[in-house]
Amino acid sequence: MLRINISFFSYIETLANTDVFSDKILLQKYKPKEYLLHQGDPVTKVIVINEGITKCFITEENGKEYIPEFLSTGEIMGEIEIMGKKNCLASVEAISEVTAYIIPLSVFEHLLKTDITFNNALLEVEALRVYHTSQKASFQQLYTVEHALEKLLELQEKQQLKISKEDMASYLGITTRTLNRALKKISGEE
Amino acid sequence: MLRINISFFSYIETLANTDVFSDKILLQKYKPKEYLLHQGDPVTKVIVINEGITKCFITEENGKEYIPEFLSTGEIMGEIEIMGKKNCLASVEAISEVTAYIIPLSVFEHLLKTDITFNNALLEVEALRVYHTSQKASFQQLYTVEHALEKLLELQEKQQLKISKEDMASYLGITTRTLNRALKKISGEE
DNA sequence: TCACATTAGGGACAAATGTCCTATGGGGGT
DNA sequence: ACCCCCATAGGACATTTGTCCCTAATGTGA
Repeated sequence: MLRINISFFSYIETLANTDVFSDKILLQKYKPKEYLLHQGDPVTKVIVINEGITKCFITEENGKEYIPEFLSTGEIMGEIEIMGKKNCLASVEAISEVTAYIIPLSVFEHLLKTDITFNNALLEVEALRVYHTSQKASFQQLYTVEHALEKLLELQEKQQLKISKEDMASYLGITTRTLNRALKKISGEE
Repeated sequence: MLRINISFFSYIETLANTDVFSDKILLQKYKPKEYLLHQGDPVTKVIVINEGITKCFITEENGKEYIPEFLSTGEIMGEIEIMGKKNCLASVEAISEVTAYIIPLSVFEHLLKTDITFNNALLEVEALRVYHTSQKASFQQLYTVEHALEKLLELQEKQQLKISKEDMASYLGITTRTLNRALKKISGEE
């Protein structure tokens, strides 16, 4: 749901404060609704969120949207496209006020080539992502909407995350109409 | 669909043939229906497929199965669980005769800590996976079954991959009944 | 070759989901 | 204060999907 990665965040923060990198890794602010990345564009920088909430979403050719995750502190983006030499898979949009570290391509590639701690940290991030993405896909395919929704509401509660109905539906891969029905069913049941 | 990774395979093959590792990284054979990994178990080794086809699947508590991918040459498994210190997320079962390199935990961890080329190669693998897993999830949530099925049939054709109807349904996250209906609709349409 | 298990195919009905449309209730801007 | 936009909520109907069956075909071991 709302992904954060404290250990990766600490690593990047420390890095950004070293003499070598302090003038190369800079903080950037984004207002709500601003885009950090735009689907389909070439990626020219790697971004690590310092603070704030964003939604990562894929728009299909039929106009529908799917939200794999909401990203927050310590989450990295753009690195997959760079390593795979692909254009941007998803758009990332600020939901709240966001600050993020901007890592230039040259710095990212330099770190990849020389810094094994960085490699290890990044690997852990990607491994976690594969894990969660697969688990989410499986869960959503095999359970009822109600069941998935209950889980989502729990997570929202736990993380104090307020998102629109439309985004909730996109996260679940359903329409708002179906979401409303499921919400009604859940509330009427207890 | 059927994932392979030639560059990672070459890397591992070369590694397994060096003096240092030739007695530590060994080939193992699996017959069809044998399990390479079992969901829920602790992971004690990393496996890289040399040859053959496997299916990777998640069984949910309601008994249903979801197949994120079919894995073949050069695909690695078990590494995510080790890096994240988790039990096995999915089961992996041989569909054809399979041979695979078994990499002991100690060797894997040693490589992670010391070999930056290995880190880079692995990172590329995981990045690709996140990319494909997200794309697949989005596609399946937002398009009709028929559309997803057509794509699946294309891929099967291109890769000359023969799988059971049940597995096709699990890959798409639907029941065989729905699969049959979709198949009929497609064939009747042209 | 026969018996049995496994896989494939589909009928009938119930349940879930999407589509289209309408209505309501703030919130922000002028 | 007024208007407009946008998010929310839900009715009505069509379509899709799942569930529970039962048969037909295919393959495998004794």
